[in-house]
Amino acid sequence: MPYDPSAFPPFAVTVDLVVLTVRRHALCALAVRRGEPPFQGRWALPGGFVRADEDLSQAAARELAEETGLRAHDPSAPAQDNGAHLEQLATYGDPKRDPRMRVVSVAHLALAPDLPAPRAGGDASNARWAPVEELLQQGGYGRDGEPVAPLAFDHAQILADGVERARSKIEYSSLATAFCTPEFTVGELRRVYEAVWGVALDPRNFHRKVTGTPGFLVPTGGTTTRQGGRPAQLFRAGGATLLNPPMLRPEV
Amino acid sequence: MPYDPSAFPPFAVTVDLVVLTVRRHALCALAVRRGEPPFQGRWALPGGFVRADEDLSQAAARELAEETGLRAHDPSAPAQDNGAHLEQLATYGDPKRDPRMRVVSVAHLALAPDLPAPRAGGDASNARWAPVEELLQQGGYGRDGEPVAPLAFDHAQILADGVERARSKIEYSSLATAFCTPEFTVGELRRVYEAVWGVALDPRNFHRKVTGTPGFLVPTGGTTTRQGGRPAQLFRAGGATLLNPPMLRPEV
DNA sequence: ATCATAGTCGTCTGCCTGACGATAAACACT
DNA sequence: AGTGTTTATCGTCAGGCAGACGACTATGAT
Repeated sequence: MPYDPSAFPPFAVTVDLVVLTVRRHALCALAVRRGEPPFQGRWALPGGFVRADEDLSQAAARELAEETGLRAHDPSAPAQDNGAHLEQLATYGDPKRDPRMRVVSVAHLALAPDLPAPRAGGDASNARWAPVEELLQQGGYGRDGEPVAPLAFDHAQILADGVERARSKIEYSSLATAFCTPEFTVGELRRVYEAVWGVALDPRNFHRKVTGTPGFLVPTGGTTTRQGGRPAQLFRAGGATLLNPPMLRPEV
Repeated sequence: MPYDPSAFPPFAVTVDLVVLTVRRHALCALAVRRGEPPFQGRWALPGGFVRADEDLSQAAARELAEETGLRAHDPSAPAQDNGAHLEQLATYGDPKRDPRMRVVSVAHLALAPDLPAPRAGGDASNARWAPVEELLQQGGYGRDGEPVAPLAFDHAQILADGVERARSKIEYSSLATAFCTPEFTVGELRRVYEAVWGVALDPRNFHRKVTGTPGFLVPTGGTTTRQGGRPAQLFRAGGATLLNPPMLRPEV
């Protein structure tokens, strides 16, 4: 088949972001309110068009910075620089997923420490951190008793896929540290696992496991008491990215 | 930002396929020879444009059927129907990845049992199964002493990502059975693991592990001697898709 | 002083894995 | 028929790791 510009249909390509964080013991995602049709007024994942000269990961990093102020953590950079972890998630291209035109969306997953209130073009009322459980329940009622509208487009599916990716990836990688501040305690890391998996973990076995895995945690020497109780050692993320043997998610 | 068709650049969207199989104890991928520029005469992954009314997975299944005659195995279908496993891999969108125009390629990964010789539009000389090791070595020499040209476009990267996905996914899922015929022996399954991982596994421990994992293998009652030696029990793939605990890849 | 809270260190038991011996059932020779 | 080769299958044993859980420590609150 020789090259013929008319031989392929034109597509719009966007990036959508699943930005996850842990707030108040719950796994939360960033949602923005749509200002125009379709799905006007409904919550959606942040995202936008890929520009003509942009790589997909660049577009995702740009959108992340615009929505949250976070710099994407370059995977090739040496240490945790308070940037967010960013990785490609999956691509969604159902012909009917956007009623206006043919849009292929390359979803990305970002993991960030707990942040100050989000901003969406400076308008705080149009962006919020919402528990993923709340965003994913269809036709139910939120904490405040108001009916919950499902996310716009196929964003509920995208969010569900992103949450599942995060849940499985913290098993066999050190990615859970991306939810923590640069220095953190074992207890804080345990609460990340508990929030993401939605389970309770034994603090003693968890402590043994993470401190015994080479390269996972590096003690900084300091201690903190910000959780109350006995002061805890502070750690940074070590160089290891793959955990072997992995963390084990308790049976269902 | 109101809807404005001129507000986004048009993209071409393609699907590329990493089709893997195990032949003669080696992990092999399907490669097709390019008939026109760019990269004319070079080997590439099979693929093609997504049509205007097609979903991404439909386009991938169509390309797979066109290149190999394989039907994609519908994940919602109940049993192994000799179709290939097909799943989305990742999306590649570097602005310069195709010198002609802006192309975003949604790569898919297909796993198939050993097949008769491939066909590419009926022309066998333009399609072949090649060991992935051979396709991925840059600037080396193949088995026949001829210099090896790297794959076209960014297809070496895509192939490497697909191989890595397959290698890690057979650890924690029953996906290795997708490389086998509908009925197979424990030894044949073991040779799949050995070819994909490029290691030797202990036959006794492997047998104990796979037969002891609930839902992985279902005995069919028959036996076969096609490998020589003592006749071996035949099995089908069981209903389990996730293996817990996983198969362990030996240390590097 | 006492209590509550959170962190850290140990112990014990059961399960899984890797290493490897032994036996079984076919085929290919001589 | 006997012998060797190949592959399959079962069994044993020691080491390591995970879950359950007891004990002690160091802080702040009352």
